[in-house]
Amino acid sequence: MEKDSETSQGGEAKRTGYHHGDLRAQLLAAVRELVEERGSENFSIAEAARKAGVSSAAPYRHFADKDEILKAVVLEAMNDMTTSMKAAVIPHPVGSIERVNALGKHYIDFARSHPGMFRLVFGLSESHEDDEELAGKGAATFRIVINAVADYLGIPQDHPDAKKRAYILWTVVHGHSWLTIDGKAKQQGIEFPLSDLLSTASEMVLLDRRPTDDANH
Amino acid sequence: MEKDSETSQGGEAKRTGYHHGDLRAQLLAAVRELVEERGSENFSIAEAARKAGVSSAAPYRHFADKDEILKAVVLEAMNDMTTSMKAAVIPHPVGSIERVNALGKHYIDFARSHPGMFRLVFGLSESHEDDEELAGKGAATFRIVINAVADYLGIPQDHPDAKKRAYILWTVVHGHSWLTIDGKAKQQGIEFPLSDLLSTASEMVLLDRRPTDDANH
DNA sequence: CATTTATGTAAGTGACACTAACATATGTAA
DNA sequence: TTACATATGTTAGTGTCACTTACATAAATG
Repeated sequence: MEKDSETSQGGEAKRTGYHHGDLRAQLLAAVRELVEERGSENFSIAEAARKAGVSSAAPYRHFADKDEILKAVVLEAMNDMTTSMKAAVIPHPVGSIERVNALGKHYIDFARSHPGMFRLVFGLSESHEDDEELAGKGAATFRIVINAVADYLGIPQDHPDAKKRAYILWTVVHGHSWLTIDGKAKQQGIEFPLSDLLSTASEMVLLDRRPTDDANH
Repeated sequence: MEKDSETSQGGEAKRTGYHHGDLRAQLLAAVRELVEERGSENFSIAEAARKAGVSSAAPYRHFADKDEILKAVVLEAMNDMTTSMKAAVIPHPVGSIERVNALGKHYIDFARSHPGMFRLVFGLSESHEDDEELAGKGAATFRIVINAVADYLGIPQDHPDAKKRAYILWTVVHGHSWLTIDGKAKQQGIEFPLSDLLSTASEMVLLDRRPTDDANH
């Protein structure tokens, strides 16, 4: 059954016969494109089906409902993000602050280059909070940050201080991502370069060696 | 024309005659409730109309489309937020770090107590970026933060360093708000008290007196 | 009191999420 | 091969929604 449409390099390969052969994957690709084009609230499954060249009922042979499709797309996006961040860390020496900064940069770069997906992953109200698979992906990614922070500080990776400082850096990077894609940062005349923001923030959070509350007890 | 339904204390006062008398306000109230109940993506104008006791066409006598309704609701929410933050600052002495922390606390409290509205204000893809009125409200609120930071640092309120540090604090508070309402913070076992997070972050950002990049040139 | 204007209704239109009944292809077992 | 189950597609619904058009009623204005 491997004919000619299973690579889906563009998300646009049409089918040949009655059966599609690669609908699930192409549907997800179509949804990703539409989410970027129109935003996660303004796209329809029907249009994604049209884009994949099938009827509007076909998607329901592969997914229970719209929400399940979105969840699958979110999972793909989180995988991309994790992959990108794992790669980001490699060129920088273990224990360096650049390692921490590279993680922040790739997080924000993802948000800026895929704002629609970022909103989908982090902005949905019924945000699949309780989904094990998504939670696991998130934990794996946060772990990378915690480890980079612990290595820089020269403390064990399971020290609560590492987690706390890593979380504060996460909030900075996450908050800046949102404020940037929402246009709020520019609206308020915030225009310093990303590298400056990142290094300033990481130095503030990591060079401050006064004990944190849960480190001293 | 002030009969009996203009107070709209619950957002539920029904009408008496053919004309409603207070539809615009009650519609906005109904939308706010629905947004909190079902999330900003899963409510309909039709249902808000039903809740206000009018036909599904009535809202369009007061608003051009759904988007204009949402914009009006967002404006209300931003006013509430600004009011709350202006009040938050009063009990604390000018120049104190508590003044800064109180602002952060009220921002996050708003997000936690009205997650639906928070998502609406900050999470929509076509987020009324270019709307003058909304931008103005946002600027007024950010100004409060900048001033509190400048006063604490003992520098002029228009010093770029005040704006930069205020922005970093904004990202922390904004990021934490999102990660909290999305359940990501709890998911990753982040559970330290809000006051601890706030004071830790503000001390890291404000006690660090090394020059920032745009302060020294 | 007559008329304009504001604000309501009912009855559409077209799109969408999703379902049910049916069609075609594919895999597996005889 | 033939038979049948299963996977995956189609068409034709249903109910809801955003929004429009034509009409109705009431309030404000002259």
